[in-house]
Amino acid sequence: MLAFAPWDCRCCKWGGVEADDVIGTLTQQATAKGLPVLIVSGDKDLTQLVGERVRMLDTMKNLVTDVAGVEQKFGVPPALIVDWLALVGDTSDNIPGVPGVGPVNAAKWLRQYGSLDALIADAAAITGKIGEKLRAGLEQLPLSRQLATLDCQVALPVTFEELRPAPPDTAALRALYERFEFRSWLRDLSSAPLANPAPTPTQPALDFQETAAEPVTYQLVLDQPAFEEWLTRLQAADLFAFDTETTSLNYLDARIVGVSFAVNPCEAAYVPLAHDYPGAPDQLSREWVLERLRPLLEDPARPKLGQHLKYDSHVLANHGITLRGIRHDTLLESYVLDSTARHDMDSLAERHLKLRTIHFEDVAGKGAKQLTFNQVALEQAGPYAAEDADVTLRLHRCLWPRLEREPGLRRLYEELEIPLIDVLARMERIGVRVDAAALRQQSGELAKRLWELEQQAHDLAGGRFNLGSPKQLQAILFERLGLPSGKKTATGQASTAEDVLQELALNYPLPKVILEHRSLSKLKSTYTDRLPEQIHPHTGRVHTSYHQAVASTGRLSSSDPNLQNIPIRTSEGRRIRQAFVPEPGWVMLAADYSQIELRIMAHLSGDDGLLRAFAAGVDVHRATAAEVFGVAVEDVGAEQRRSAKAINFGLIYGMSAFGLAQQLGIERGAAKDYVDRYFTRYPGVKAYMENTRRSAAERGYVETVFGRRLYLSDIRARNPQLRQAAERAAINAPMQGTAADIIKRAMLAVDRWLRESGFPARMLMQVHDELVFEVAEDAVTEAGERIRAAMITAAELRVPLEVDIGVGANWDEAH
DNA sequence: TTACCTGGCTCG
DNA sequence: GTACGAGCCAGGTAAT
Repeated sequence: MLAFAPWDCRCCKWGGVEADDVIGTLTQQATAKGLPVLIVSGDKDLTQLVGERVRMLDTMKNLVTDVAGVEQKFGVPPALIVDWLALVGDTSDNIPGVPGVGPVNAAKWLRQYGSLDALIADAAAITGKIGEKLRAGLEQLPLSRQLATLDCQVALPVTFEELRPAPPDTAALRALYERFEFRSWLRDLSSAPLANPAPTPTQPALDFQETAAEPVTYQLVLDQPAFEEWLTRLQAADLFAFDTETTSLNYLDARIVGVSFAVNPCEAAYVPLAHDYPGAPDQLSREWVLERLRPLLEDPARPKLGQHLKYDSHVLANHGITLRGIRHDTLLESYVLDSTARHDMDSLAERHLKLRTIHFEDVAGKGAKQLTFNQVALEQAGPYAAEDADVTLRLHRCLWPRLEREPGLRRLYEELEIPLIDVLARMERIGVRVDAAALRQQSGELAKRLWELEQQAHDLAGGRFNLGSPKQLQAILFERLGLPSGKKTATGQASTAEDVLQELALNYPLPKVILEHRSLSKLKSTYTDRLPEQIHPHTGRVHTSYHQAVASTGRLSSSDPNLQNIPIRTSEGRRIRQAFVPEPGWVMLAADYSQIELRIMAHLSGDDGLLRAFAAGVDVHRATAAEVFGVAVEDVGAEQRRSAKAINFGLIYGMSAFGLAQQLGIERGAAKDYVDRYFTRYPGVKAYMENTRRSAAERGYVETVFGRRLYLSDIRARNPQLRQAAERAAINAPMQGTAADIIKRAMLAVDRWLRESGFPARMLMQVHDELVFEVAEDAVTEAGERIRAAMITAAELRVPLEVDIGVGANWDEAH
């Protein structure tokens, strides 16, 4: 509990007063006015205030306590809480209590005698050791009681009226946020005008209303008749929501602990199946229940709804059930409607239903002591799990009509994202084989080289330090050795970032050593050490998670482990790719789109020159160089091509002349010159960029060729830095996002072909513009042609799509 | 001891 | 002050 310091508070007019006493005083004043009171606190001191119109809300446990609740919890009514505390004590409030007397005895005595005074008067009559302990503590009791008693007569320097929430002073907030660089809060401020204006509070601060939560009926299903009744309802439903509760977040290890269902809003059931804490009630057999559910769950004609059903699909597969008929997923409904929002169920419920759900942490705790769901008591597990299914259903009824009103988004959702769930689940489940021995060998070699580099660095620095600590390195380089420092980090420290060290390496030996150490230790810690640990003991393969609702542009992301950032740019890094191998007798096949984002830029801009270059199938960077530098295509030099490539990338990223200059290591004026020449040669691209910025500002979002939207909350920000960042994102998103749409369509096509043909090939990984397969050796030629065909026909743009196919004994060779 | 942030590196 | 989109690691520090 927050307590005010015993001197005058410098930030306000409250001083020398305990916060608990302020709460007590306010409670008493409110009660005197006949107002209901809800005290938000978990502090047991304050339970003495609970009364007919006074309740307490413990937000950590999501529990409201009234008079009966106090009696149930402490064994005494609120009026005796002070006496009870005096006996039991409370270390957090420094109330000594009587040593040896605990909650049980205290409650028993107080119920027997009716008050602490009566107990004290008859202390001599208490027998046994506990009586001696009570008598030994008698002297302390008056002090303890005084400490436990709240002062409800504190002089308050404000009135109720002054406690009403006022509208935020946005100007003052903006000034503070800018001063302290609270950028996300600044974003929130500037995005407010685009959305609905913040609701102004109309309720007086203390005249609260009952929470508007609708009454719900959640059933705990523990016997066969109750289950059969629900099964019948599920069979009759056009659509039902379901959710699994499990032992683990890891989709391969998770075992089912219970299942929940909902057919109509505010009505749901939880069927516990494997809660195994001491004293857990008898539950239905998991095997029996799953077999009863199997026909329903495996029938593609019975539509299902869930939140993040890819996970539930894995969990059911762990028990031998193939989930079919995924019709709706609220995670993806939210993602397609607004990719920048939060899509976890708790956030969705707050935002769309104005409902504060029971969070997993509320029932399972958090941190190291967090319980797995099988250990959670049914009293808490039931409402939590049933609510999951209910809220999913209610969210769907809120989100689906919004999607139906947007035909483009609806198509994206129904025809791309929903079918992709099964494809991704299959890829995750298959996993990829990794040669652990090769990686361990490399780890050993890296350890040796890292040790040598460390010795060299210590010699050059004239002392030992931790090469992995930017803070220590900064002190060595710029303070002890006095090297010239360049840019600063976000916190004002001299940066030791790669480009700064590259610059310094031209004149000093130490930065070069650090750079090599950095890149090698990254390879070792993230890849050669870690990947072998992530091989699943049962499958012998590495299983990533693909996230379908994370990237704002529509891309997938990958984690645990991330297989979308396996090294490739250095030879030491490529050794890691060489450890990604097919099963014996098979080969790796990699298929990647060539220049897909630039092709999309050509399509979107309709620029003649760019369209012609792609139609002719020439090297587009070379063609760009020829135009920008005014030379014949065959006369383009290596340096010119490199510059043109940087320009092309810069265009995709919404470049500034400054950024291009930095990338190429040239003067800003020269970079500006390149950009100007580019736009003169490719006027369609220039017009497209300008149109995109304008349209983004007008509509608040940009979209891909397939209608996927990205909302840009800062596109009209007054802060130029924020606004320009949003403009660059606006330029980039249609290209990055269209590429994501296209490869997702290709994945659906390839997956469909693989399943229908039974072809001996498996799709293993997606890396944004690349698909990786393992293929039976004798089928590899046909596989390559089929995959290429599926990928190049995934979209019909104004330019052809090209796909490079590579084959080899490992992922590196397949490039 | 745990939880979070920073600075750095990996990829397309 | 500057290129778009991601995830992971070690070090360092704040909270418990």
